[in-house]
Amino acid sequence: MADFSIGELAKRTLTKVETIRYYERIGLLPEPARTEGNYRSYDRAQLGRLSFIRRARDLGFSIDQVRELLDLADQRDRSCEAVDVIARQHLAEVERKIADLTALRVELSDVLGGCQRGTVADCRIIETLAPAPA
Amino acid sequence: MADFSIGELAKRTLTKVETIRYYERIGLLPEPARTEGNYRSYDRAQLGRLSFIRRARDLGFSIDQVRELLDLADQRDRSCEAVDVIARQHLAEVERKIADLTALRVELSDVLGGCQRGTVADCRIIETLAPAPA
DNA sequence: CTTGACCCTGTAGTGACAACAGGGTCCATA
DNA sequence: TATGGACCCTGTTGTCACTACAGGGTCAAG
Repeated sequence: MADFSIGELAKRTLTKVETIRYYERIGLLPEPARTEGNYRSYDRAQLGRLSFIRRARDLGFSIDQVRELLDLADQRDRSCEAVDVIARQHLAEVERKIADLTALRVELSDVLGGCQRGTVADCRIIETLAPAPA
Repeated sequence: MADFSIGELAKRTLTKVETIRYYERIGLLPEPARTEGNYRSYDRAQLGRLSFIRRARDLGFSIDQVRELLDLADQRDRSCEAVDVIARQHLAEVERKIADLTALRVELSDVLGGCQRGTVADCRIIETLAPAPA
């Protein structure tokens, strides 16, 4: 049912082949099936899992955080309180990041607007994310 | 005018002292003034700059991307086209990240909702970010 | 049956910090 | 005034998350 090689998987997820093997070594991806010639063989599930990992990493989550998020999906047999605590923490972080990115988007739009009008926009990019959360 | 030490700056930006010195070494932060005893002395501008750097890093931007964003704020004398191209690219990336995080937020909310009702939610966390952008 | 693209298992190098080591500064208190 | 603890200085080394070889095996095409 449409299995594919590590190179194929790498291409589809915009990931380096070495990175996929690295994720396998640290246990983030399960050991895949092997072909007769000892080549790794992946399926759709692995593709989904790796896509998720890569995009979560791109969003600034650490490997350990990605592991937790994957566990939320994998181990649904865990205690409800544990799931709740972890999901709640990640939700708070996600919402904070959305807020920061939204502010940054406004500033980038302003820069573009100023540029299109041929004027020098009063650039407040730094101020956007500047005030320390403390 | 309320200058402060590296330790103070570290506390206010939730950054390690060593990280601040590292940013100075690679030219992301300008060399600060020094006190009589050769201690680094920072002001509000540096505080803002460092806060921006830390939060941009947390949002998954690389050091080089942060450098570009800072340049958008610093070098407003650059050509309009260059600014436009760079700002446009970052805007696209920011919007993509917001979309991903928004999808993730929905899934985390669902996990919490299911948990509160004491049932096991049909967890689609992975599927949320799964389909390869290809 | 060879050649080039791909795969394998190592090990070593890089980017972005984090953690010492060995020493100097500062200042509140004895 | 001196001394102890908190903080600072400049190195150098360690860690995390990849990334890039090195040296060799697999495989479909010609």
